[in-house]
Amino acid sequence: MEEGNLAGKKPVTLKTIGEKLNISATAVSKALRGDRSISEETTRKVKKLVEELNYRPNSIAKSLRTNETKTLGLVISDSTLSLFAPVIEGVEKVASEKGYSIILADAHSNVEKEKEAVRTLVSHRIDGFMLATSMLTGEEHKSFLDSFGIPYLFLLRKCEYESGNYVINDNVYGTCQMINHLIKTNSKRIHFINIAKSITTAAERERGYREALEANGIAFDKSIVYNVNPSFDEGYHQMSHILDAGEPVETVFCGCDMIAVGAMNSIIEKGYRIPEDIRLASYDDIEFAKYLRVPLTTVRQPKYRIGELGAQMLIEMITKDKDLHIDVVLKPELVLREST
Amino acid sequence: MEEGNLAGKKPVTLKTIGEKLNISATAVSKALRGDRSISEETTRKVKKLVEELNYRPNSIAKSLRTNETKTLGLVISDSTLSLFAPVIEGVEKVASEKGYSIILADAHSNVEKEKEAVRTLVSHRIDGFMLATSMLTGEEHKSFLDSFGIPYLFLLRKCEYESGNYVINDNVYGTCQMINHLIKTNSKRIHFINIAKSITTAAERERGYREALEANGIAFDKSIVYNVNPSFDEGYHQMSHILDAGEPVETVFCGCDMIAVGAMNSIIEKGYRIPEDIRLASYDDIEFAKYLRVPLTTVRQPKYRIGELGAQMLIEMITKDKDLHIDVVLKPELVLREST
DNA sequence: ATGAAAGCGCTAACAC
DNA sequence: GTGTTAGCGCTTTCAT
Repeated sequence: MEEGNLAGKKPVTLKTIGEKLNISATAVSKALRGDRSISEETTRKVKKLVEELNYRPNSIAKSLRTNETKTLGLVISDSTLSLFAPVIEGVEKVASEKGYSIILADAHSNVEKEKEAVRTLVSHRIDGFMLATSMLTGEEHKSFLDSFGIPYLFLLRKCEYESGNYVINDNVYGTCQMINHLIKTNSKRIHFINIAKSITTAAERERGYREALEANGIAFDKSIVYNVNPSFDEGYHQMSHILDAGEPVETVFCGCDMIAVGAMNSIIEKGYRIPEDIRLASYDDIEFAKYLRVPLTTVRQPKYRIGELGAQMLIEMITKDKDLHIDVVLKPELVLREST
Repeated sequence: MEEGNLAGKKPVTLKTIGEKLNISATAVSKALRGDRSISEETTRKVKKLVEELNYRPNSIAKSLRTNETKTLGLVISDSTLSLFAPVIEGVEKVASEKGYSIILADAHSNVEKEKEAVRTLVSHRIDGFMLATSMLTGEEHKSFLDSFGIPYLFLLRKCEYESGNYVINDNVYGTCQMINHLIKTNSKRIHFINIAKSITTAAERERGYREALEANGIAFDKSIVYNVNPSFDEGYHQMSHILDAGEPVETVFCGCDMIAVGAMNSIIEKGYRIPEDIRLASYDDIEFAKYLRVPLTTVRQPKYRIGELGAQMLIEMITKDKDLHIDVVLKPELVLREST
């Protein structure tokens, strides 16, 4: 038996240890936590027995007593796990370093399921939670989220009210930089297949797009801006519609990489070359953007960093100041590849 | 206030509810769990108040009492999240349907960290756990894993001892099918860039490779079989070495998609065409295999299904029979794309 | 049909 | 230095 309590045997508790040593469970508890009021002698004996019996503290009991579980909830929306994966890694890294575990819940891109996910997390008495690309960013959900009296923050997507906490990248800046770059490199007319308007990010990216056009004296043309769900299929179909309409297409900027992958396939299928005939760029820089048929020019969201900072800020809120206002906006970076 | 206990206010418990209704906490508890010994009248009143006060049961307290937490541990190895993502989704789906939550732990591709991850999960008193592409598949770790007296199983990767539980795909069959297909379509000499030997999967895939060669009367040539870590970089470098050596390369089969992506880039960089000059195939079918520079022919592991079945089997072990022996081997499927 | 009491394993407050 | 008591919120007996 290497460690732990063997199946079937009754678990080792503080009391078990105390009985064997003829001291109280309290003393054992104190000894284990290094309380100086316990003699060195006793502490030594306790630690030895703990080792021998492979005692593992019952964190459930501890949590009930101390009212903290050392767990963080992470709600994700399943649409694009390729976007979440690095965020999860970043969260997990910081959390585990600070002694927290992650309980994962999937919202399945559905408001009701997301609320249910939060309720489930709360019933597990997580110390705080994070919402990645949440659908609950609107003011109307604020009271729901606040009602639990637990710190929380948004990752990747901003909430719509002033007082909310979030860790995001600067979508206006990133888009503006990219559009600016495209214009400087000879794109005059840029089709924009943006993500759906229901997502707060969409408005920010549109703003960046408009600002860049304006700065370069190009008129905004509503008729070449589209909004679709962030999926391969919708990107593919929207691009096909545009191409089928027969109007000249010079440059396409997509609101996220998954849309761009769909658009890319449509463009290639119809016999156009990228970037010779049509230049293509987008946003996110998911892992495989560089491995696509044509490596994709895109704006890199610091996903891993967002995860790290999110966990760090949340733990800050939990341990230091519940009312901390988190408003972290990271600068994204242009990644120029062959698609432009 | 929409629901939950407001920040600052003291939490609503069974006792709170009981006091308002002038009944005992016990009665409230029973009413909530639909115990027939409580009158309809009372049950109705309890439910109404629960709604009003937004009572949420404290699952920590419940767990302490009942000795079950309704949580499942999932240990992943961070090497290729693109491989895990669908597995996690499958696990989460089944788990949440059955009322379980997932605690995630990352082993960071490191044996000691993986053991530490398991210990952390156990200290949270998870009801069972899963190890995805674990490094603890060897006999020497069995007693460690068994010592906690908690059901567990392996996902994606098999343990090396008879009595262990796992949900995997048939690597011998999958590889054999693919190699067989390649041979039938005119490949006679197939370079094999397999994953590292330390991974149990490697041996299975090599066996499939050898069986297919043998069945087709082709001699096994040790000199064109390589073992590298499953990463882009190692695939890229191994392929470059082979190409630089100047020997003729006709067909390359990689032990996993990430290696193939690296190999693909090397092949293209050196000016060869896929599949005209070199045919390329591999194993896994990660999400972006179909979006690569050259869409990849590969063996599809049923990743989502493995997650679903894993969670289902584990819950079975937890609720029905601790000693259930799980030995699920799913048949993979060939996916033929442009790289061959 | 309802309640009182005990206890899950732990920690905190306060004795001695 | 160490022990006693109490209680976190819940469920489970066993009375009534």
